[in-house]
Amino acid sequence: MTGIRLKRDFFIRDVLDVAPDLLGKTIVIMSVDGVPGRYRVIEVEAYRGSEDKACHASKGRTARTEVMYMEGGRLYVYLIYGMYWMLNVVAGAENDPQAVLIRGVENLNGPGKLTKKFGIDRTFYGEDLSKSDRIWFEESGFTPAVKISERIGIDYAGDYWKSRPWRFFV
DNA sequence: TCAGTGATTAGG
DNA sequence: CTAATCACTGAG
Repeated sequence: MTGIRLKRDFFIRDVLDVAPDLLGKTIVIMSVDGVPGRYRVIEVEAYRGSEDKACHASKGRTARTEVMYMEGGRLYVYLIYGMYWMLNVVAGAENDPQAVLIRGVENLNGPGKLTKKFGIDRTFYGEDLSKSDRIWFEESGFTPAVKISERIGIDYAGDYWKSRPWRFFV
């Protein structure tokens, strides 16, 4: 079941709109032998701008966060704990650093586990989702009920930012 | 509860 | 250059 690729405009909106809208969408990833894998997104988190203490861009513009300052529709990929690649989608307008962390897809929960399964690594940093031939998102025709909670794993960000209801899941 | 593992960042 | 930190995971 294939769908229409999400266009750049989908991602050039506030991350608090993009993140929940990604739930139920299909992520398509090419394997090394050219066979596309298709997975339904079921869990995401929003990281919103330089004021958000949990957002990597809160410490300012660095080499790592550079892609978040670009127009929405690209991937922000980074390594955490020396072992796990995190897959994020840049959202929002240029110079407004926002991103959506993909935390889970159907039958595969955990942001580190899905990137291992997908083969995501540093070479995906900055990948353009509107043009890439190895990863993109598609419409699915499925609109799930959205559940909401606080974000996970950001104790360092302080009570206010830790308590923002910016985790969205099915 | 806690160690693994290495890129990234701030600071000297 | 050093040292601290980390949007996680799996073992015990």
